[in-house]
Amino acid sequence: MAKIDDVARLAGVSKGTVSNVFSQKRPTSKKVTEKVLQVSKELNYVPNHIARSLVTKKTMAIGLMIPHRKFFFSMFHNQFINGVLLEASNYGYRVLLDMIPTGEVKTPSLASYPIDGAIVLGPTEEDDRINLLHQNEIPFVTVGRIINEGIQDVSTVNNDNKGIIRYICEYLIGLGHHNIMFLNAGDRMTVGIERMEEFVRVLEEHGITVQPEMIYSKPDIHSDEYIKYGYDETMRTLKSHPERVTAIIADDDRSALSALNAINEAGLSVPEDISLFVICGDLTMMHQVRPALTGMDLQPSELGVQSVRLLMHKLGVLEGEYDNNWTVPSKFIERDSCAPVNKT
Amino acid sequence: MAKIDDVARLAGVSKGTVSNVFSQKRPTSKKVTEKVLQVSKELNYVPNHIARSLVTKKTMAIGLMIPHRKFFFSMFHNQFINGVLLEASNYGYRVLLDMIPTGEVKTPSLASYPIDGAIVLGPTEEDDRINLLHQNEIPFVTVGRIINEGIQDVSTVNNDNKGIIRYICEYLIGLGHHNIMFLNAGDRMTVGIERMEEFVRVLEEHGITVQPEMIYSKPDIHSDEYIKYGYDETMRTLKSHPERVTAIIADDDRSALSALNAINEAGLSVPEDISLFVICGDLTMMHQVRPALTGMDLQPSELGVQSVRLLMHKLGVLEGEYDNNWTVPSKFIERDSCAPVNKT
DNA sequence: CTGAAAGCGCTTACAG
DNA sequence: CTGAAAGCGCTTACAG
Repeated sequence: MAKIDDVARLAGVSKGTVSNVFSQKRPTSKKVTEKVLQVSKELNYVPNHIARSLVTKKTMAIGLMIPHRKFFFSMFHNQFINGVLLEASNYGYRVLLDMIPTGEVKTPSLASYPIDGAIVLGPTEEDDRINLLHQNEIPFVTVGRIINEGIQDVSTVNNDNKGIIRYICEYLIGLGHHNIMFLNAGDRMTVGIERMEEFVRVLEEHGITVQPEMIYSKPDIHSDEYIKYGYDETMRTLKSHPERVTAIIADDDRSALSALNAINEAGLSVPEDISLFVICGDLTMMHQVRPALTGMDLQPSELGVQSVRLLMHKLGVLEGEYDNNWTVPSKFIERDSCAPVNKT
Repeated sequence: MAKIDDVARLAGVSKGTVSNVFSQKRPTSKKVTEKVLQVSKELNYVPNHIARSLVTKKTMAIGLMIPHRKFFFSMFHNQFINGVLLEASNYGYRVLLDMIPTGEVKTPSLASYPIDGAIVLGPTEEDDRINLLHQNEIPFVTVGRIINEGIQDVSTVNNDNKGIIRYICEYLIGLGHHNIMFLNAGDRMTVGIERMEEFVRVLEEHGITVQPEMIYSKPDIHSDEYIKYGYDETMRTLKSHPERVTAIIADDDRSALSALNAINEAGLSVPEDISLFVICGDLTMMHQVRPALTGMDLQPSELGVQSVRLLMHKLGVLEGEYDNNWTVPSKFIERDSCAPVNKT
């Protein structure tokens, strides 16, 4: 590959000038610009990104750190990634995808992380990824609130977890449901914790007795139970508390489908016998399943977009005031899976 | 951040020695090694990845280029990415995710691509991404065969598209189906082309008249029809050729679900009236839908793994003989959506 | 608007 | 096993 010296020589200018033609950081005369561009084209020259990074101290890449289970991530991640990618490209940033199993951080080849900033999805308490970033002085944004004593100035993009669960509960209570089973997110995630608190609070506000045996939290992402989450729990609850469940809130489309199958296999129907509400499901799937599922659109792609935008602020790419905490609104989508409680 | 000079000075050794302690490319005495490591820890030093890249000419990153539609990619991509990520990390490689809309290649900030190699998913004829890579002399592997006159030595990982469609057709024919509707992949993708050829061939081999009006190809990924693919086509065919369809082959879970809904809305049932076969669906979804869908597991994650492995061979990371073309086997999964043709 | 020179933080022959 | 020095391919004050 041609390098800057080759172009400079052939164009009869200095390296600095060639550099300026490409970076546009200092003006170059039209004549020189054209000459340089022409020679560059002939030589098939493009500035070496690495060499540039070394001096500018910018890699023009951000890291996207997603906790994952071997061979699996969901539509939420899917759309989130899409949002990140799309928005990052608007600022000329590339995205380095890292799906580090939580708590298993390794720095490949023992070298620094070649990114300018990072987005951390689904932070947990005592998250090694965050400690690593903090230690390496890499600015980052978390998606989902974090609790970490040692780190201040944490920037976070989030859904309004409490508002969402309150909305759902009041919607179901409004339909007459008092016996609500809750397939929550994991209890180590802040999202799970926040939802749970609010779930209990709303029920109590409405004078409804909270039934702990009808509240579940998603198994750890590394466990085998993770994928099947929803089926066994629903089956068990339907058997042990036959008339005690009239509505189920499921964490995602997967658990919602699992619950739906359990309900059907138990000889019951949605929404006639049991209302089913999915918090975060793939839109297409929610729409295509029968009955089409009523649920919340958490707008994961928007979460991705906003997290990039916040990070760009922290990197100084985006100027102006900004808030370190950004809440992405959710959309309630009413379909066919929830109905007034069956009073027979 | 501390740099190599700081460590060298404090440890009382030369930069070269510090370098060797970390790179392990030349032996260092135990005593020196320990001293360097200790000082490094104190100073929180890690080698600068960029500076290293500049001289080694290796970025230790590969690019993953996925054609995409705004805010959307499928479980196939999902699993494929997972496979790539997992396998790449085995060799200490990071993954730069690029979801360039096909035919819209842009080099961010007009600089070279900081990757050692690339994996190109779903190449089309006249694919700009491939031309760009070729021009930049970046080794790459395609997933799905390509036709490009100007480029030799193309490495490809692929499913056995023809074998798959043959298997499916003969399975359905074996169940007595002669009127098979085919919701194929896009006709600009080699996968779609290969399948189509074989579909026609197999039917003809069995003396079955091919009905062109029952063969569809997935709309372009950029069109609005892309997402709804399957519903309208099925509806239309069911209406215009009432008794002419007894089986449907769908390209993916999305189109399969669309077809399923159309079938149900037309007052027909799967598999009693129509058998439904999905070529490439998310395993969980195929399993959870009712009826559970019979289909093929294309093992996208394995495609990812093998494409990385092939790329590592091309990069010289993996030694030994290798074949420039690798076929990933598919798995037939029989569930409840296909049945012998209903002879009423 | 342009050039000459120093420097980004490493690795790598070369010499010992 | 270790060191001194050159060099990777750019950008950036500095000077004009």
